[in-house]
Amino acid sequence: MKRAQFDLATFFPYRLAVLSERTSKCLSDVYRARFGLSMPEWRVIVHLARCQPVSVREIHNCVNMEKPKVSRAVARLETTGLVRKDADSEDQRLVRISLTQRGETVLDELIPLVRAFEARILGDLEPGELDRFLATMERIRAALDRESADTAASGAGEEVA
Amino acid sequence: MKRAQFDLATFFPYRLAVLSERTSKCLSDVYRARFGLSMPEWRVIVHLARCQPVSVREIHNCVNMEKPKVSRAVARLETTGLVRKDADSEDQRLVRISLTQRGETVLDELIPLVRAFEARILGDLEPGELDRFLATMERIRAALDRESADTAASGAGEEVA
DNA sequence: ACGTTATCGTTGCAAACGCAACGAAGTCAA
DNA sequence: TTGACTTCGTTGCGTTTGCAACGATAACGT
Repeated sequence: MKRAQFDLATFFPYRLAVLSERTSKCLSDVYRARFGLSMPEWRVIVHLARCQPVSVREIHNCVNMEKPKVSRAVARLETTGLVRKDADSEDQRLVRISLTQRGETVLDELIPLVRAFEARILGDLEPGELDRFLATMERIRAALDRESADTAASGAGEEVA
Repeated sequence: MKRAQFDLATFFPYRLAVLSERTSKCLSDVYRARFGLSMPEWRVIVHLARCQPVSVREIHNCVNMEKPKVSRAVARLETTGLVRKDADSEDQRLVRISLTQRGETVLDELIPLVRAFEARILGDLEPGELDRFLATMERIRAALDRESADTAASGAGEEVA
């Protein structure tokens, strides 16, 4: 019997990964070229644009990054002076992370650049095309949720015993 | 003036990256659980399902991975006995990478699992929805090509001098 | 033929990563 | 109060990554 054939180029997860990596790479050129930010740093600092002050844990939950990744990104941002870390007076375990003046200035300059990048990437789409794309993304995400639930359930059998 | 606001959760490159990482993670569970393959190893071995024998350079061009990554993945696959490396008799620089018998057996078992995974992920989509999604992906890819061309052109000014 | 240049695959190295474990701080029950 | 348990952010550690450089081979120009 002939060996199974497979075309990676038409394999959906691969195509998605390639497009995503390429998009992230181009985006990182925007915030790395002018501000020397890494991707984790970018995600942390941009989250601070939305809510502030915030703990490591909250960032971890909001920007899809592991806790140590967030912690180290914050540490770097602190040494570069874009972010400040204060102790929470009510719970000494928490760290209140907030933007410095310089951090706010950087964000004010960076955000329009990033918005412009997004606009360039999506500018050619027809009306409604982006919404349909996002809706499909959502459907795929739901399927992945079921997938994860299934593998978790099948693996949980041993733990019940 | 108020600080610029920004919502990472609705930022397209971020959403794309999150979905892609999640998809790749679930997929890797498939080939890692049963065969202990890493993502680079998976890409190499599945490319061999399509054309064989092949050089490191060709894999590098086809599966969107840097050359050293391919080289190391092939080295690991060789030690685990899924892949064989032979010298090219016509060009001593090239390496002819091909599947061993065991490699073919693994692929024959793995490919149906991976196809089933893809089907589960995309199974809920309506007729035509996937095609529209892929078409939009292609448009975004084209926009990224222009983006890269622009930055390359603007950076090339110094090199001409 | 011979020096130059290009291409092949590999390796070195510093940085980043994932994951587990840690100390510190808070919570809760007895 | 004390002791068990949880949650917080950080750190250690082995692995992986990206990038540049390397030796080896081939191709080219003169």
